[in-house]
Amino acid sequence: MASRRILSLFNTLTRRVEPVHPLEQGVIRIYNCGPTVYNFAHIGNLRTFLFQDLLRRTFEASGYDVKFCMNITDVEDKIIRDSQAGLPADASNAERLVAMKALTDRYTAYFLEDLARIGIQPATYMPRATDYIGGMIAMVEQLIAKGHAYAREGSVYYRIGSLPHYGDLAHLDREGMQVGVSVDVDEYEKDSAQDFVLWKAAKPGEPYWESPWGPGRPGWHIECSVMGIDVLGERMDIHTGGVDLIFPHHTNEIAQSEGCLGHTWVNHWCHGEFLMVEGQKMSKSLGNFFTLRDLIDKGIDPLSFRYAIQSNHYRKVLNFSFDGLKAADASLARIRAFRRRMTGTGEVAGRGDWKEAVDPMARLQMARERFWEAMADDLNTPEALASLFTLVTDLNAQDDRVALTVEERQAVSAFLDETNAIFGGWAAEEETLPAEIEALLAQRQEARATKQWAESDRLRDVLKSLGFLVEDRKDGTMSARRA
RNA sequence: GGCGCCGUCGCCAAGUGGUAAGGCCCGGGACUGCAAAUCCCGUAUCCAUCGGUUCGAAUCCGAUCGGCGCCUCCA
Repeated sequence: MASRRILSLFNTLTRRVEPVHPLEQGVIRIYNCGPTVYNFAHIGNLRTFLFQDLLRRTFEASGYDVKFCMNITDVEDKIIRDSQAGLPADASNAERLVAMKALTDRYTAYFLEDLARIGIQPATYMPRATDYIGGMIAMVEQLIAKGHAYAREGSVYYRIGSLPHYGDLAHLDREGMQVGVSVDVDEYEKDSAQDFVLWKAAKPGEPYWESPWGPGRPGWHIECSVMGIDVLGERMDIHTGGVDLIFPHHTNEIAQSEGCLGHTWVNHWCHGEFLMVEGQKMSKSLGNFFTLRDLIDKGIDPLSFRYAIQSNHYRKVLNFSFDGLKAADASLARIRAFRRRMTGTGEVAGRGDWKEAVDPMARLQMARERFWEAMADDLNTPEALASLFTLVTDLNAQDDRVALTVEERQAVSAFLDETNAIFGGWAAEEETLPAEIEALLAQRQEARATKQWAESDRLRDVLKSLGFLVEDRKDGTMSARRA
């Protein structure tokens, strides 16, 4: 990469699209709120992780060394609820912790499998909350020492009134806020209803860690503050998550980290929008709640799901639908077909003059510029893809009349690689076909040479039933590809 | 009650002051033994509605209607 592109992103804190100027030359530090591993990730979760992947890949493709941290939350109320269900009342704490870990290990593995299937690259760092209990206790102690927190009956709370800019991220107006009606039974000892818990005293039957305040477990937000600082340092460029995390999670992370550090912690806050399903909120009761596995069971290619998500802007509510998935599949097929065409040497394409002939290299350059301009402008993927499709149409038309040269094809292929590095949907295919398929193709070739059309069609159907689509070419050769 | 987002072709969607990108689907044609792929032609005089500002608005302002989110665990 000759020069690094400056990328601009919407910053939740300022509500404006702003250029990202890295803290360290050429390096981008990103912290992503990862999953709470007590169940399979649903497609809404996956949308957020795809957004983070898009962000990471775009920076990498723009010449940055990306330090990408995604945490695994492996201690949390629902995890405790689900993991302790089968244990006897007198189970030891060690047994309780083991049961919890068994559950989170299992779902962490499933989670990583899902990410791999939709082409999400592994994070540079993947810290787990339970490996940082000591650090969390230390941070809580510091917050107490600095007057931001107070202990009450085995728990510790953050006094939000101690931080003047508390709530800035969510643009909360303390005056107009309507404090939740439901009050947690064990929250009566807080100084203020809005103070949040940093360390939670263990109740009987709950797994716990020892602490200066007695047995307990970390609160819901402290892990990200501790791990973020430990892994990426006292300042980072970008912190991401779903929009639902703006409040309270990220708001409270800021309170903890900045209360502790005494300075700005994160420069750029980026949030991915939610997903609706067929026009409705996704919920189990509506029967429109899907995991990636559900989609795979319906015969959907995980990469089509990836494309369907990435072809929409990350900051807009996306209406997930099976029609949309079909469209995504068709769009990908068009790009892949074009890629296959550009991979060939062009013997079968047109030869001759064309009054509307374009300069493929100039056209390619236009597409590349438009593509990156769109990506650099708050990850405008719909616009970036439009530039790609325009190129596909233009060069298909050109190649039909005036065959592109080998050099031109290679340049186009390189651009497809460049864009695929972000979208992950049209990787170069290797052309090797199973011997059995090659044999059937040869037979069909023979049948066609002798104009045995019925036999030719039969062989085409056989190939189709084996999952290979046949395309005949002008020069008499044919090709097959996996459907 | 407070804060905020969205409404562009059948579906998805870009564009946010200069005269409607792109994808899917659909119709017609070319190529093909038939297909597939591809190409050509055609599909919004109009951007929820009503007003206003402007030489000019989908783009700015106001109102209305409709959908959604946050203020409580949640991607």
